[in-house]
Amino acid sequence: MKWSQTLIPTLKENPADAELISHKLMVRAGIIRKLSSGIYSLLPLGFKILQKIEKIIREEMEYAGASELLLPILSPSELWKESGRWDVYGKELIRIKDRQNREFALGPTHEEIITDLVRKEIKTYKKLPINLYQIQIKFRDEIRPRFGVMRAKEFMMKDGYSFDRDEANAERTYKKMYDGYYKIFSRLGLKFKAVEADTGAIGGSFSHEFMVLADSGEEVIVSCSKCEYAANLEKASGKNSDVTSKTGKTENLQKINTPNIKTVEELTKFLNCSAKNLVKTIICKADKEYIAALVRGDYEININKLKNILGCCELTMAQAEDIRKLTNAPIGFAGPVGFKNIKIIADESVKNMSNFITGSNEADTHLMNVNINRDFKIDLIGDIRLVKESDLCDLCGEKLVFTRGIEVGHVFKLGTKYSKALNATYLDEQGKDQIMVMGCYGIGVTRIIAASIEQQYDENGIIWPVSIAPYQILITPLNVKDDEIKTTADTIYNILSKEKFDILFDDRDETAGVKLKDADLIGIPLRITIGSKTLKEGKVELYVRKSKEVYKISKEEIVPKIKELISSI
RNA sequence: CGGGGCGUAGCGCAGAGGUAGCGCACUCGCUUGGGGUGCGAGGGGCCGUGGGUUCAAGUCCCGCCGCCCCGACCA
Repeated sequence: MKWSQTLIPTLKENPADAELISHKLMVRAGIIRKLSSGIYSLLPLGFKILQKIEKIIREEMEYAGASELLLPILSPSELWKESGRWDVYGKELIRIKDRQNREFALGPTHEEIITDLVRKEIKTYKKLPINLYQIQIKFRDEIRPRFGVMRAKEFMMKDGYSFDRDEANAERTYKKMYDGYYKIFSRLGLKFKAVEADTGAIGGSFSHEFMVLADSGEEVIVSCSKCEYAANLEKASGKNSDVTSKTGKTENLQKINTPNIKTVEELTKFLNCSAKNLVKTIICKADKEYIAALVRGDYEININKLKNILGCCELTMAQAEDIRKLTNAPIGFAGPVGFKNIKIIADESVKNMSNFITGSNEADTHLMNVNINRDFKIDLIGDIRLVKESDLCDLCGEKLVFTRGIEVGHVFKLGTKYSKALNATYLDEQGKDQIMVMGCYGIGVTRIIAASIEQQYDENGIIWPVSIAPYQILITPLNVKDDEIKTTADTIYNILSKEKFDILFDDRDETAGVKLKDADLIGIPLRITIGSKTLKEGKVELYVRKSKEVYKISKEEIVPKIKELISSI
């Protein structure tokens, strides 16, 4: 492709509305342009990259036994109502009406649609397992789109769905897909980690997220410094490094004055004690019912875990006025003692505490020497806290490490959540109806472009891995008005084209400086620089973007040298 | 949805009641040709939008719209 014939509008200055390095570079390199908040056009360079990523995904999906299809973007509300997600998915679902006033959703994910297809087409165990995927634009009305294509309202996604006879077979499919994902992200040249994750709005029993490791990532990865354990922060659990064990004697309950002291921090300062002596009481609204969640003062509640343990649909922190009504006290003074008709869920960190401090349900006072069972009863104990960096690994007891990542893939064991709701069944050998067991597997294709840049760039621009670079080779004649340079460049372009390399030819009449700056900015892995200096020696330069190595070679040496370099970088 | 910031040429910005500017980009001419060459001449603005104050409004006041950041929330 000749540069002059395509659209690669490079920019000297950073866009004012970009924060993240990948976002800035994608705009500057002419890869994307914004149409509206969270809505982007992929320019030719961006589209080339997308296609390279898709090609790798397709190859590995076929290898893992999945077949590609294409499902509609518009999905009728009836299916979503059947699965129950029309209400549960919430405002993220973009809903529209046609002229008949029928309601549709713009597909944010396709469990309903694929399950509907499969239940209609597959009736027998003989046709199972089946594994289907598509690569398609998805729509999600994100609360706050940000960081360019990293979190957009519209993005390219690969979504796959598997249907098996039973758990054991589904488990095997899950493993196959998990391994396939490993191969995909490795081939994409990414440094990544698979972590255990919460299943969120998709649902199911178990999931892994594939995280690209980057400090700018939105996700927090909790991993063990010694063993294989790794999970995202929402899912992660750990042991307290300093278990508060029961002291022998239980002291008498005592009410103390704590004027205007509402936070744990203020209280520890005021009483000159550790947060580990306090128990925080958080009032939440679980669907329609109010509950109280207890956690040791130095921990935070993990809403996701609490939601899972309660098995409710929606869980939010209670509003100030509701808290006042329920506890007769303003925010900051709630406590479990004297609660009636409110379920109390306690974190494990509270279980063995004694003589601790809580709110008193009365303004400006707290209770000291509170004890479980004597002063209040716990309805449910579980892990409902966010892990801290000082916690220890649940599996091996070693230290946990917190790092950051960008989620680029997510695989779920769905179980029968959708097949049951939509009644996707098959007949087994005995002629008995059985429910299919599902899995689903997503990859954020557009997001991978940004994630790759976050992992590899320098002060001059992007550095693409060969596998996803829009072009493998950039040919840069430094002066197109010089006949010798021009004809040499043309010859080399022809030679390399015959070898089926993917080439961008910078035929623009720009000065050398402009071309070299642009070359670094768009980050093509190999560059052939043709200028009068080296041409005098009968040679051209082969430049490696990543290592900055330069090879002076003759025309004849180009093809073998490029082949050697491409396989090594 | 709450808090904060910003909307002036394609991009990045200045201008704070009295003739709309700068740098880059763009067009033309010359020049230069190994890291954003230099000189000259040009084109391009409903100053986001609607209303108000004023003799006079990018500039002051009010509404709306858009964009960005933080938070709640989420692949």
